[in-house]
Amino acid sequence: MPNKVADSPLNETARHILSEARQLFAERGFDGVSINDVATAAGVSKANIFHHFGSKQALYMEVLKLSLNEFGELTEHLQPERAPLEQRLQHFLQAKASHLHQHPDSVRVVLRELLENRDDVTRQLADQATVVQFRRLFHLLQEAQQSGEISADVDLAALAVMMIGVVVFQFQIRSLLRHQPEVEFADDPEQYSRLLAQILVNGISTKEINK
Amino acid sequence: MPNKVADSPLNETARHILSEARQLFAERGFDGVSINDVATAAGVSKANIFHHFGSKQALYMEVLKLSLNEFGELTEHLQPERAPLEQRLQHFLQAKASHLHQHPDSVRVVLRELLENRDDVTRQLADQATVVQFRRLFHLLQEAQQSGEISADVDLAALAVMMIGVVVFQFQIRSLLRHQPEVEFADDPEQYSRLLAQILVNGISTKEINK
DNA sequence: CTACTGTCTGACCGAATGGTCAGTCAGTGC
DNA sequence: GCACTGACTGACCATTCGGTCAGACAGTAG
Repeated sequence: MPNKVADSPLNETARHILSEARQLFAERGFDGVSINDVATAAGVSKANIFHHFGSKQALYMEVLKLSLNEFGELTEHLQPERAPLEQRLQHFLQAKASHLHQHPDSVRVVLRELLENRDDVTRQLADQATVVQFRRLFHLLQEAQQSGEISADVDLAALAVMMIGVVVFQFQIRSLLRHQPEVEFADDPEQYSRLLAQILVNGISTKEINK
Repeated sequence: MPNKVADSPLNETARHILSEARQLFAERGFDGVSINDVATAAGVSKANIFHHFGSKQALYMEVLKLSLNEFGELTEHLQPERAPLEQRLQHFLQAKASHLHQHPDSVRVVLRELLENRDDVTRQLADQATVVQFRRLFHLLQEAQQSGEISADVDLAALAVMMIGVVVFQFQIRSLLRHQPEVEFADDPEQYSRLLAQILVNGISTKEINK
């Protein structure tokens, strides 16, 4: 009896099942996908899925773990050492945005989980991963504020939520934005993050600035 | 045979069913809710739901329409006439945020729909409502830019996505933010929107500003 | 050869699903 | 009185659900 409890390194077949399952769960959510769907997509028998994963819940948990790992993957390399603040922010935003676009299935699984307000384990996992990312950014901003680059009266928590939120939201509605004539950055994370960084650093008002 | 096709004004019982259904769909999504669940919650027989709505899909469509109306409800009263830019932005953000918090079920139904990438009618409805809101804000910002209040080199589409995104995102993760010591605005739309408006208008850098 | 292992399948199970249907009941117009 | 209507229900239907199980098959260790 294989890895129904322990998390031994996954079989090739199991990894294939997991991959197909993630795509389906990302598209339709837990309740929208039946084991039969997964079995058909993966080209294996239904019973084989239970053989490898034990239950639908367990399979979903594996999908969620996989997605969380990918979602939280090192967006670490944030600072090209000593670049100007605007450039560093842009770099962070762009890395974040590109990363989301490169792993859409994982992101959608996590976002779905965040939308539920259950109190169970899966939800807590999703929470935790999000919080870790938030904190990382927060401390980064704290350094910039202490070194005087960011104005002392800026609320860093609001700024952090703003930065992450704006990138995630753009990802969520990207298919919508594609059809908006005003929007030129729908599928261009680089341009989008440049615009954001510019607004964040300089503000939008016409007040004159001593460069 | 009643309103299976036409949308005649809903019966009191039908409205009650609809209300219970919306709550359930908001919590668990379309596939997570059975007609039996709705029937039990509403205290009517399952067959009665089919009598009033024809099918589960049709019931869901009614829920979605209701939610979209509430979601798109006039956040119109945006400008206290001739207030400073920062104050007007804050007013908009706060109205938006409060509105989301006041209709969490509707918002969740719409957000869920936005997460799907189907191509069917329901999705198009959700799209449309979102687009309308986006455009409204966009034109507002355009006026401010033409009148010289907003700097000419600011990309208004990015700014609009930013403003809406940051409010929606904060709503999505509000239960998370509650447990963050750095965050003081988790359930205080007023404070949150004030912080956002401040950042948006003035920027975050320490560059001196001629007031 | 035998014995045992993990992988995999088709047939099957009880429960729940969306949906139907015949029919009860209260009200309304004639 | 009677005919008709819409609201409503319990019993029922076919299908699908998550999950089980006995066994087939390949590999491999003794």
